[in-house]
Amino acid sequence: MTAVEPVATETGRDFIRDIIQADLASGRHTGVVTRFPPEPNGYLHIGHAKSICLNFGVAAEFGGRCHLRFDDTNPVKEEQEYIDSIERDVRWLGFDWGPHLYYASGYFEQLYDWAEHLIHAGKAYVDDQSQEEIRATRGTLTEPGTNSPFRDRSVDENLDLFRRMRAGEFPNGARVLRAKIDMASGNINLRDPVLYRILHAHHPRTGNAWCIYPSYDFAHGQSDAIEGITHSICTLEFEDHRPLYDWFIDNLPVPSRPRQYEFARLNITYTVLSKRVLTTLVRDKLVSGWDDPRMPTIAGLRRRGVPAEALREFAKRIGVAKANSVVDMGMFEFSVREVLNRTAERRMAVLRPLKVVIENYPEGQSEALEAVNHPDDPAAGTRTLTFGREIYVERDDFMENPTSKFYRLAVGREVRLRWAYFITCREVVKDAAGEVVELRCTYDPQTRGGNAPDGRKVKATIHWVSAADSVPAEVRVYNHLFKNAAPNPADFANEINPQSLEVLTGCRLEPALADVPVGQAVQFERQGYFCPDPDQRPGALVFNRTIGLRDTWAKVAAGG
RNA sequence: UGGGGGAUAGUUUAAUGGUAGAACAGCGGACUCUGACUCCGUUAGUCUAGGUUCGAAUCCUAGUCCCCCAGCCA
Repeated sequence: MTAVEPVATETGRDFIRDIIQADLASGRHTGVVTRFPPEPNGYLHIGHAKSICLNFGVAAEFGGRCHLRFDDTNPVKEEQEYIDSIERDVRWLGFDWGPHLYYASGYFEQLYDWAEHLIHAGKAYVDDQSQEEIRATRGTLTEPGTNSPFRDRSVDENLDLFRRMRAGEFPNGARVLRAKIDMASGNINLRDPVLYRILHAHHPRTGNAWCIYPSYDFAHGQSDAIEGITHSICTLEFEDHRPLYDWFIDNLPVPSRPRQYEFARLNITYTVLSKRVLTTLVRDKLVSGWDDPRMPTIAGLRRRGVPAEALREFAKRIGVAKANSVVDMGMFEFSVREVLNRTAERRMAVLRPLKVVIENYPEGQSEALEAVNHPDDPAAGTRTLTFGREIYVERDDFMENPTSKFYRLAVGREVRLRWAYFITCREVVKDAAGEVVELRCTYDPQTRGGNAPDGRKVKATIHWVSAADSVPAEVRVYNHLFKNAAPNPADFANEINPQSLEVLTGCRLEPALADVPVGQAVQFERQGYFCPDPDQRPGALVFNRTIGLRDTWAKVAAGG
């Protein structure tokens, strides 16, 4: 077996990896160089994570490298904040570009020279038409466009005008540089595409050095060629840009011959992955920011408590193909639970407390009990819990008129308190409104630690916290940001799920939970995975629910 | 009515002319100091119609349906 073969079995096979393997086998390439090329005009989201895992993953598997390159050719939309967030997010995802951090803007001088090269070759011209005129003469999907009246200017005149464009002699929109290809092409990208436009704008990297900026098409392939990219992987909508990508490579003295390949972008149910929509959600304050835990952004998912490993796991699971698809949100949730179940320590927390008084437990007494931190990982050790006469249990773990399927607490029923004792509910205390406010129970001292010496069983084990020794907290429970499985991006403001954020106050946590670092995942037993939010302060704990545990009881309960 | 792509269980994918396989979801069961995890079982698929071939998801022909493109965005 060669070094490249075992990889496919480990990460799955897809058409991109097949192509690379074939290119290596045929000798077309001796190594692999890919790149992740974000435009710094927003935060990265889970769709980008798919691309990042593909580009960096493929490079690592085949012993190559992956560049991080900012596609910063449009200064009116780009900001340093986005550059910083993108670097942070890619790194957090677990990838390293080493010294290979690049910017399209770093190639502006070279790209400019190549533009003049095209002019000299009679393959580019300065067009004085307005934006409207250019649009009007481009033709339609079924009709060819018509040539610009400026299409046949002399090389000298084009050169003179283009240099004056660069010198700043003209206002925005006055002229553009266009490639001279074919106004009748069935592929609209080939109808004399714009190469440079005048933009008197401050650029985050180049400042005011330039007032003309290359278009995406004129910058991307050439940047790939400069960096020696072998496989330039992008999404499907760029498929019909490929002939133009190749046209530049064919007509310019570029140092290498990259090729573009396209795969289907990620879509997920109950989610919108459109930078335009995400930007608007943030701008209009429909969410608290780019890192709102309900957002599908890397920053949002991180704050929510989703581990980077789960994102990588998910990317691997969904694969890479050319067919448009929508991945079930459940697939993502499974990946998150899979990682968290393995890595998160267990603790107890009562989200909706119901007081329980153990009538036969001596007043003023308490005792220490030992609880294991992770059932499948003895190395995680144990911790001490304090048990006393008054505790809290979950309201949902008590039912006044229990159904036959319900086997938690009810009057006359015995259950196990996790790591503690068996208790039996004797009596219910209600307030004036008839609401249950307290349970009177008795415990069996023989069952200390959670097992009965006589071998009798209970049907349920429930979680609890000590009334005296627990700490208060706020818990934020998140649900889908959008109420429909396939939200309409055109009307997304009305698609937002009003229950996407549920704030629970007055929750009670076991004391150990006060020391969990922000962002660290922990399982609240029987409920889900949570992590402290950066909003929390000493004495004011705030936890985010990353995701609930799989809940088959909810199905049974719903089904009657 | 132009050009470029794509169709395999409910979903995401594999099979590269030789037994259509997996994961998620679903359903049933076992186990359990988490109604979790784990384990076992199970339902369910090649867009259609022809053709080539001993043999077709795969090759050919003709259709059908879906997606993308008319920014001086990327």
